Amino acid sequence: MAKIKPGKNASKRDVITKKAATLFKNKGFSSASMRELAEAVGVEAPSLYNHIGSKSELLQGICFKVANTFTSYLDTAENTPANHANRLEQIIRFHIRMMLDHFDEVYVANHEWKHLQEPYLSNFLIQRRGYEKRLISLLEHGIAAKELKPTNPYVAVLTILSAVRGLEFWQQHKKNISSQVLEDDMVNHLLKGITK
Amino acid sequence: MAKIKPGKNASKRDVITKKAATLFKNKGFSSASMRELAEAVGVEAPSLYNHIGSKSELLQGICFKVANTFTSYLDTAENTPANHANRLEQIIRFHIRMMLDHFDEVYVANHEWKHLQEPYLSNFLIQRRGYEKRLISLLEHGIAAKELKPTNPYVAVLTILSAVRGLEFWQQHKKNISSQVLEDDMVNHLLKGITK
DNA sequence: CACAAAAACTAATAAGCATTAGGTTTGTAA
DNA sequence: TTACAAACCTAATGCTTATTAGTTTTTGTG
Repeated sequence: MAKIKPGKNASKRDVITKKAATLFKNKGFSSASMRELAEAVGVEAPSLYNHIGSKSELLQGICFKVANTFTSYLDTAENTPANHANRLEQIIRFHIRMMLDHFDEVYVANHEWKHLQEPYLSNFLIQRRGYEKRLISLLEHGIAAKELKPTNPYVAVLTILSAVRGLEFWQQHKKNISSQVLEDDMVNHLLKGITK
Repeated sequence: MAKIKPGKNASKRDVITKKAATLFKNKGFSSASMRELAEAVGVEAPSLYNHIGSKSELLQGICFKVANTFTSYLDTAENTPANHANRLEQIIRFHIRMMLDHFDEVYVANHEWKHLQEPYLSNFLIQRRGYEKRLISLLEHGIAAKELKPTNPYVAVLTILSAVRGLEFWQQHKKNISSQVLEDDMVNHLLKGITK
């Protein structure tokens, strides 16, 4: 009784991780208890340990899966035949879609990485910093090629990444705006501004 | 021995609240313990309760002080003689300076409000929602007056507020960019875009 | 149908938490 | 110098936590 039911392609571990992402997003990693997670999964808390190693391990799994997904996309985008501005636009659109399609996991990676233990914490920060540097480099090339206005590329990357991250607030108002309008308006805003 | 030393104009309660903001920012509200806070203040944990009511009360104080500061500025900005686009720019600049000058408190209000207890949680969210609506209204007027491009005002407000919030990541790189360049570049980006 | 492995359960452990109780020191002002 | 209040301390309370140990149930397979 009270069995964990894995989907066709999802191991029980994956089911637990997904529920954990939702729980960590809603209550924060520290406030979320293994008892609550177990209840969401439909099992007693100690049973979880047949499938996972620890609470920390769950957070690690979520954070690095997200980080690796972004890094992988950047790998391919960098080898795409397009000018720098177009590549940047594609990357922004990828970020937006990740926020919309994998909200819980991305939210956790954005907000709860702080609770990673060493050496995962350091690795995560190094990976994120590397990602930012590659984006900054892309902007620098775009500016040098006169595709983009001369601006501080660090500030621009910060502005773009932060704006996209803010889609977490959009989740509540989904119904009023189609995600296509949202994506297009935000990309336009970040690339072309809003003043006439 | 081990006395809390209030500054000239800061009550002991204020000193504790300031240290709490820093601690809550660094570790998160739930992970931060009263023992740690006491150590930061230079006192044993139970002694804190001579000056404050509870851990929750500290969070409430921080969150609502920040919220009220933003609301107050918006009150005055709305009565300023300027066109809508200029008012918007002033508000963005105020947000940026708040992030830079009162980082810990603003960070906590942005990230840890989730741990407010009722009815504070609801009040906080209502106040924030009201603030957003007033900003959206400002954008709508700017668009109607043809000062701003026709765009979804909700998306634009979301983009702006989120971008500014992202200055939390800038704190680590202060040294490389002057805060004036940062403010100007970000305002330009958000108003005029970066593509040529 | 039986046997083995996987996965569930209950009970227990040990640590950490915010907060309270009660007693002691300290600073101030008569 | 005495008295009082403010602010400190130590010790204790009661609750919650992640995790482990040990046992029983369920599941899949020959």
